[in-house]
Amino acid sequence: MSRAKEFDEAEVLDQALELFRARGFKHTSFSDLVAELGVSRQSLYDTYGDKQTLYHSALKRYLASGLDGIRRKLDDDAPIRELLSKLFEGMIAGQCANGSPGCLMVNSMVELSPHDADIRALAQTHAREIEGLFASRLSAAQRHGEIAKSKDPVALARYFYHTILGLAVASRARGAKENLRQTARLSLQVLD
Amino acid sequence: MSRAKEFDEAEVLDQALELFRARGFKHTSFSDLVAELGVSRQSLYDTYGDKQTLYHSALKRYLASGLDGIRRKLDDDAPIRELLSKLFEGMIAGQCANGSPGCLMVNSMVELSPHDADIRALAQTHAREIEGLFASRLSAAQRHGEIAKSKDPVALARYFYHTILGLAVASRARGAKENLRQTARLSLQVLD
DNA sequence: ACGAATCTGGAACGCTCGTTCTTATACGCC
DNA sequence: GGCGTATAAGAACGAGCGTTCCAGATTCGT
Repeated sequence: MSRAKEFDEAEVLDQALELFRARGFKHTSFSDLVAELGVSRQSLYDTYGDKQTLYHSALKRYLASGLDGIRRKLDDDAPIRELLSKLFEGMIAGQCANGSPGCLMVNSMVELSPHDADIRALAQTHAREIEGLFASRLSAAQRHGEIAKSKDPVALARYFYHTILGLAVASRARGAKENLRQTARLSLQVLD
Repeated sequence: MSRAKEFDEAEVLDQALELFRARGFKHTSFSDLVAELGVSRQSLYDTYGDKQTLYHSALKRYLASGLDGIRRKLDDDAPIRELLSKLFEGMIAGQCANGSPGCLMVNSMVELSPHDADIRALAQTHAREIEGLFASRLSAAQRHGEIAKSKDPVALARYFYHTILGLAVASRARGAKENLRQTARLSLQVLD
């Protein structure tokens, strides 16, 4: 063996993630990372590879933890409206916490998906996963009679995913929490 | 006087706009503009100023024409659901036309609003204008009995604006028109 | 104690960028 | 004809970027 790392790999990755989320890929220089993460240039390269690889790692981590959060929140027998309401509320509260950096996946879709096939693929997969979680939970709610049989759970799932995208953009550039909450509340009317 | 310009200022501005829309500000270099607009470096600087000014001009032009389009489409006595449905349909068809570059305002909000106060201001203003158009048309529809009196036209207007943001992001990174149409249809249920 | 792996800090490289400058040519009005 | 403004093509500049390399110090396991 040898000398141990003096920083927590995951923790520093999270800090990098926050920088990327707030400023974007192109607007975050490697020197910014070095200056603000408190880790030397060389150590960053040794640990995470180049800037693009670091970004991808951060994004994957972000997606995995976000998806886990959604899965956990949907894994509950409470009424579907209440569940989704809480989910949106949590997202709005969380995204607006640090000056509204928005969602890293949404930011990536807008800034990078035309130039980066990997990110396009991640976006596709992530969208399908979220829609899948929503769809199966919605169709369970449908079986329990909470939603009319005439509704299409897959379409509803996609609709909610699109709603989340809109809220993410609005929170980044505007950030009036109360308005976002109002929109989230209105969006739940598609279940009626 | 002197020699006349050999290119149409507005036309070239529109071409620059499309490049910015497709690739973003940072990912579109001045050399790209020179190469693809068919106008020399010097003429671009003489006519539009520096890159940032050019971008702002393009964005303002985009916003003005977009707002005009919305105003024209809302200025119609047809039922509100039909109007909005056509509006969404037009947006989806238009945005997905050229390989889904999305909406320049949305792209700007995500890429630039944290770094550029002018763009933040444009985004705020534009959002208020669109919401204003929606709100007044919705409240007219409410007076005509098309919408229940219990609804809040301002909240509905904001909701539709947020919906548009979501569709713009989705069209940029995914671009499945049919899914977007389905979501647009569902979003109209808030009026019921 | 040795070697392997890590740390820090900074210099260096090669590239691209936005912008300005240069040179030379084409057009329109007085 | 000449002045003013447009054109084209490209050189030049200064800055910032991502990345690599280097030198020296530190910490660990054997």
